[in-house]
Amino acid sequence: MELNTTTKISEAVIRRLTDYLRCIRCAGEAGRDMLTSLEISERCGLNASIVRKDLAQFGAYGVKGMGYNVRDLTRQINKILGLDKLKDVVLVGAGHLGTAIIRYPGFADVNFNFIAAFDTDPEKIGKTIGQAEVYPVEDLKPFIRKHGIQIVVLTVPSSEAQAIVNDLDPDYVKGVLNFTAVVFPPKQNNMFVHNIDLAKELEVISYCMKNCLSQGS
Amino acid sequence: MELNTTTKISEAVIRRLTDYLRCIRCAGEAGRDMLTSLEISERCGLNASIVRKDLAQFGAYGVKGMGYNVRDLTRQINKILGLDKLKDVVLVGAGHLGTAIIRYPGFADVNFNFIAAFDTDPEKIGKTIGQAEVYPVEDLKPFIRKHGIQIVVLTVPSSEAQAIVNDLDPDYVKGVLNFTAVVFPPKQNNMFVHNIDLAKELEVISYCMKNCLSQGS
DNA sequence: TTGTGAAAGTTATAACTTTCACAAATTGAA
DNA sequence: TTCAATTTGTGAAAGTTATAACTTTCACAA
Repeated sequence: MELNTTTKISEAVIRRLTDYLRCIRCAGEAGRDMLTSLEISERCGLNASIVRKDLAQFGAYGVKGMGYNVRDLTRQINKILGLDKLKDVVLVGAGHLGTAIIRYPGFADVNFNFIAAFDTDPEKIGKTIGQAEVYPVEDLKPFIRKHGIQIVVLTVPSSEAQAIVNDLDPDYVKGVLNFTAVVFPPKQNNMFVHNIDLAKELEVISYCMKNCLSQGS
Repeated sequence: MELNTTTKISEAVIRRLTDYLRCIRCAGEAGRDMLTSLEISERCGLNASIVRKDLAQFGAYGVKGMGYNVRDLTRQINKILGLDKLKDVVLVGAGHLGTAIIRYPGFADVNFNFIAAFDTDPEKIGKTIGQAEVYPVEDLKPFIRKHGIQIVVLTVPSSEAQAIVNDLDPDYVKGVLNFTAVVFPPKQNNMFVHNIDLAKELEVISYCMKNCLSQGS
């Protein structure tokens, strides 16, 4: 099949691709070098044909009768998602969560590189977290301009979130990952904002437990 | 409309309810006491009628011509999701991420109470993080049994994840929130496992940026 | 070289979800 | 009390997504 260039890809497909990527990586680390759609589907809690359909949509990456090659498929999905190139990211708010995020191995796995952190606390400024040095938050704007930063991760206290987002320059910043309790609309000043609620999955589990649902990922 | 007891509620609806809850709370803190479906929809990046339909499905919580009462709606959604009762939760792996999660205010907001943490590092044992004391990981199993713990949050190094999950007693533990890079199937020993990938939203942003999509939350 | 089994790729259909459009209900002002 | 302005709740239509069923292709072994 031809590589899909015209059809609109839904966000649900993209989210599943990230799941495939993760479970394929996980299987690869366990020594597997081929995986079938059935296996991927079981690991992700899906139906096998949706896995095949999702992947076939972007090109025929499998080998009939055999399955998908772990190394190749990883490379292909990385390419689809734009994870094949290193991306510089900055973090604002070097507290517990910010520190944990910079150190979270999952970001490096997908080529996100935290090159700097920003905070108001003078105690923290000048220190390094992982590879990232901590700068005063006043330096954020010029830093973004100078380094052409496109993605900002927000882990400041909720009370400060709005002011920082308002001050981001949409000529540079295209995406914001918001870990604060403030809910931003998905498009803000032409930037994509994704609100992340760590409690969300726990809330979903809570509902599942209460209602004894069997359910997917 | 009668309260829904028969129709199957999809997980997508539940996820949206958690979004509503969050944005309603956020509006409430900003001093609002009524919200219309349109306002909620805009904050969440959705269509207004889906908000109405989602809420109406569980009962008529709105007032025609006026909108939804912030306080009442919060209470209703909390009830639907089973967040109206305090739930004890334990954390395994008291590293950076574990510490950040225990301190994350979003969990307390929805009545999740971290009552203990477990770790292998003798340095950490005996200390407290938030309200939670850190115990040796050997004490996990008896602790779960003694306190009837139903939810476990997993923030250990990936290499240890499998062993800990295998050792959880499904007679007590119903839900696992897995922050490690290991991907577990959604049902493991009759426990609900939710795999959380902090990098996932960044991957989605990456794709959106690459393809200049306009998209929802 | 050919036959066989396995699993990808593909199509058609069923199931589900979202949106539209409007009736019903409520408030507040005239 | 009535009227206008709102906004919910909801049935039907449209649109989308997932599933099942089918066809094709590949690798391997005889």
